[in-house]
Amino acid sequence: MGKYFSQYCSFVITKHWQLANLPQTFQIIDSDDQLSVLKQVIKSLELDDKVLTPRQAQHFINTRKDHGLRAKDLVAEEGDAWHNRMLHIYTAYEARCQQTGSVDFAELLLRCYELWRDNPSLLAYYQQRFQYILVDEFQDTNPLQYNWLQLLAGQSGQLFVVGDDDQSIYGFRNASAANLANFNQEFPQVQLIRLEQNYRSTGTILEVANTLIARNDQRLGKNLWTQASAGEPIFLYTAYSEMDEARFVAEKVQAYSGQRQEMAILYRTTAQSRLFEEELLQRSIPYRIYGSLRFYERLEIKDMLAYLRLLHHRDDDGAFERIVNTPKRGIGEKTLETLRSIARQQEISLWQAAQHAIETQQLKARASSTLTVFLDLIQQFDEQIKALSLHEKIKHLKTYTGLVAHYQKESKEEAQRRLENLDELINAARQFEQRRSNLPAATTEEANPPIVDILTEFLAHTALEAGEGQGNEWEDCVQLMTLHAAKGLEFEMVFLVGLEENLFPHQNSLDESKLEEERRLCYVGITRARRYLYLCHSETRYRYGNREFGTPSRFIREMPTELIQAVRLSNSIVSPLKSWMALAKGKLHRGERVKHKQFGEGVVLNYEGQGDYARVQIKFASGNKWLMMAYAQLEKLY
DNA sequence: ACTCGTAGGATTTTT
DNA sequence: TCCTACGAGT
Repeated sequence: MGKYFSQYCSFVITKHWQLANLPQTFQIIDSDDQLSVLKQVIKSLELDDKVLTPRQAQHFINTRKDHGLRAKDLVAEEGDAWHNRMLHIYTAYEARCQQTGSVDFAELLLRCYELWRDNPSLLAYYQQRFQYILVDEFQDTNPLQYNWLQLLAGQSGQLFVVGDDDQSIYGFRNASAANLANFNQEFPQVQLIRLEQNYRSTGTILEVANTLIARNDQRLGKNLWTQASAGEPIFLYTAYSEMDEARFVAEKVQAYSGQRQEMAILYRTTAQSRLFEEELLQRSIPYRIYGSLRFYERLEIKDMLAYLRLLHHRDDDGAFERIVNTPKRGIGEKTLETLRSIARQQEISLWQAAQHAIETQQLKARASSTLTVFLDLIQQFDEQIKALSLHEKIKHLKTYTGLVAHYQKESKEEAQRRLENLDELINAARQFEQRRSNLPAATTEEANPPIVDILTEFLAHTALEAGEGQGNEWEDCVQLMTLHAAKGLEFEMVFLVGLEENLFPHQNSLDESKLEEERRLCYVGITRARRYLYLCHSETRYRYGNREFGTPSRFIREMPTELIQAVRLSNSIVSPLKSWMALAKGKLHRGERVKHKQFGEGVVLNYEGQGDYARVQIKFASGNKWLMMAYAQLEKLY
């Protein structure tokens, strides 16, 4: 998995930082940080960030890096101004990162690759250290990782890779299943072992998966089979709304008599998790959610880490920018701009620029004094926490930075969550320290090297880990996660939700090449299930502030119908309701109270359009509890 | 320097 | 609906 590549490369270049041409204090930046660096770079080049968006630049750069290409390896293309300007940005970005000692995710790999490539004796050392190499999920490697492995394996290295081209779902990160095909040709004496017998799922689930994935053109080709019986049919639920979808799933979860952690709710986008969370919470069903917002990417965590970083290393400009005015201290954009320009001119860090600006009185009195307060504050903290352990440092900063009060300004509830997260960070730090000190003192020189202090290690850890070790209480919890996070896992019962056009397949992935990856994603989802598979989609969904009518995902249509059993509320309920709405359409105005003999009182929430082309949305209540929402597109009734 | 209002956009998946 | 960028007012 990609994670281990990054972790190991981080380890290697930390150890050989001089050879890798990095400052010892280099810092790993995540995609958000990378984006803000690019924003600044584009601005400093005085380019139009509407035509050359930071996002495009990020994509441009990461794609090249994942192919092992630096800016100097690329050539300007005549007539392609956009490309050439991107190249310009790439060059400036590399210089900027080098100057600030920032290393993005792709850079970790690239540095390590170049380090080995350019230092044969070092490479030889690592080659003899790893005589046998096993790579799992090989279809998720990108070209750079492939070359990295080739380098490490060398001529005599024993390399064993496992992969499934039908589960290649990281194309957006430049992973390529072609690596799997190339492997056969580029390594001498490859022995290929095909695994087509499946020991996990029922025959029905496999048949559905096989039929679906057969639609893809770009395949090495295989057909899974099993000795197991056909098992249950696949169930399909058509919900009225996303709330109804969540309700349905929660009821099934509640009714299940087996272990709860054997159930998983899988969705395409993280945003979909919220409704399921709410529904499960209401019913007091324990659940565990994987990486909703990654722990270490949360604002409060990043703020706190920025304090730690700046305290550790005054020249960390990213950290400086982040906290210089968080909480608000009256240091504004203008002051900062002055500092940035001084820093750029004299090739010094923002911290040094600040000191310099104050000494040489280049700032207005007010800016100068607020800035002095900040510099002194950091120095004070430095004194105060010097002797403390890592988690005590964070605790100290939590109380004295004023971050707490700062968060409380937005909203009480938000602040509460942020505080809890900060406590969680303290916990994580404590655990990290314990694990660190529990390591056997003298194993190999690699396992436990005193190369860097614990803080640096912890910071690298926070940059590379999602922070999933938190909250160990996941026994007996329903598992909620994105389809991407589900790869490699299996469950007795799987709910595949939000199977609607423009959501899954996602609206940004509708062209043919991307569509195949979406289909593989669906294939991954299906094959997570051992026995029970529920497919869910909703007729309507709230999007951008409107309720929109959607169509079922093409992937549902691409599965064999005879294996799918619809479990939608029976037609005996649905049709009378729809015809009633059609009859009542003249009277259905927004806000109107209505009465239905079966569903009782309701209220018309929405009425769009006119006459037969109207879309109506009614909310029915039974007693004081909302029973269901009904939607109808009246034109469909005729 | 900060706060508040309005307009416009919507970019999904992860190390 | 919710986020962001930008401008006016304090």
